[in-house]
Amino acid sequence: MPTPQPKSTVRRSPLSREEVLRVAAMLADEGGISGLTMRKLAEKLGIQAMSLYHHVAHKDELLDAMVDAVFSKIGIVPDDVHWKTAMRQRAVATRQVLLQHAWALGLMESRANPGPATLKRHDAVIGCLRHAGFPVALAAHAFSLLDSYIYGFVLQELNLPFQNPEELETVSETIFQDMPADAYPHLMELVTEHVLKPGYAYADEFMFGLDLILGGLEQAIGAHLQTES
Amino acid sequence: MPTPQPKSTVRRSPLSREEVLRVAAMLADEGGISGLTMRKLAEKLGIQAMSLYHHVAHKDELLDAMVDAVFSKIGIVPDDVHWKTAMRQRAVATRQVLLQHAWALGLMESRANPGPATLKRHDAVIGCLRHAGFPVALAAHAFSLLDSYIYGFVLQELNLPFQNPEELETVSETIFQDMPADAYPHLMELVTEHVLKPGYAYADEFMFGLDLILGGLEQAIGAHLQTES
DNA sequence: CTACCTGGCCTTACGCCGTAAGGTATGACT
DNA sequence: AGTCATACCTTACGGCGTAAGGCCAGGTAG
Repeated sequence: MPTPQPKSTVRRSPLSREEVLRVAAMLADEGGISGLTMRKLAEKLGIQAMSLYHHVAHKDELLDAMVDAVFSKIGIVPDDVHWKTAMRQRAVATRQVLLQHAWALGLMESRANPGPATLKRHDAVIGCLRHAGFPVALAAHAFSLLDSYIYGFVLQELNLPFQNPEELETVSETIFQDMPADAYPHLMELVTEHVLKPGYAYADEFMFGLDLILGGLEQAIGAHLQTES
Repeated sequence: MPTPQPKSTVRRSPLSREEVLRVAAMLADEGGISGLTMRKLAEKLGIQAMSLYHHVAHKDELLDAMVDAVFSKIGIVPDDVHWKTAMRQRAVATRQVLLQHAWALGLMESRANPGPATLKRHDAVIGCLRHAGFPVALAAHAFSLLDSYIYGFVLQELNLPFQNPEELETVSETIFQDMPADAYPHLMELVTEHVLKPGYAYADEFMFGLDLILGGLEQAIGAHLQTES
């Protein structure tokens, strides 16, 4: 029979909600979102699972807070630069943060309670566009379009079955080997003649799309300003 | 003591893997991806949970197959139309199917084994672009850009905390009520002066972005053809 | 000084989950 | 008649989120 533990007379400084969130994000970074369980989180914090419920109401609240924490990491773009520059910077920063915390994008779906940091970021983006002369409707369009692109790109990037050229090679071999050889001719061409070429990095595609979108928005606002004068 | 069940002498026609997939998608449509458990699926099929493992190796394989089944529902676009038309049609169809099965997008992330239907769709898209004169690199860009936009847009659409104007109103009230009133001025402006206006539907934003992207691609390929001649 | 309250933690227990291991009845093929 | 594969079932295990309730130190009030 194990002696019933002297109840740990040591009274460490009490946990803060922030600390819980920090460690939760760490755990999710390491083992994916499914690796984040209340029990493991508690263990990492040196407490029992149920004690976590003194800091968060339930796991969903924890997840909501984690998403918002990610948004708060995106950072603020100075508002004295051209809107294109600001949007580009913000897009790059957003992508980077979302890649850093691969679980965040998955959480965003299914989670419908934007936190303060999320709302603040949205407000800053819209404000930047409005100050640049975008009418409300066009600002809404631009906002939706840019975010859609960023999220979608990261989604695909996270979904890639490889992280580096060697992996890609083995994966594409695996896919293409046991097939009618010409089952996906165009896909095959694209992979062998473009993706597998040295120097290729999927990440580079991001800038192409981003600049195409920003260019399109520039034309749109140009057209708007013309009709106004 | 319950009599041990007469072992159900009725021998219904054996289940097919397709039937399992069909019912699994139904369950996920109804109760979200978390509502799809092996036990509930088995129950709906009239069998025991473990019997499912004669049709799929494990749950992950089931999920992979479900994603591929969704892609197979997207349909093929006739290849005798202009690439812009084809891309637009395919984008619309993709969005529609992904909205219909809200769980699919969430599954795509974290799942790294594209199935045959997925590969076939990719091949068709790239083929369409190549036939329209896109060089390989530009086709890759366009492919990535379009899919990113579609997926990202649907992601945001699914993430919206409302499904109709009334819900939107209550939600925005909830968010804006207990706040410094001017915490998110631009967001507030956009909501009250644009989103809450009668006739607004977030879905309409989709076409704006799609056409902007298609226009940008058209310019890009125009520039390419010019340098070639 | 004592009594009480409260915040922060722990214990136990419940009903879920995916699935490993192994059993059984049916029908087809030799 | 014997063998085998197929399609199903039974039991059990460890892990999950969390409801319910207990315990103990420190602060506050009488």
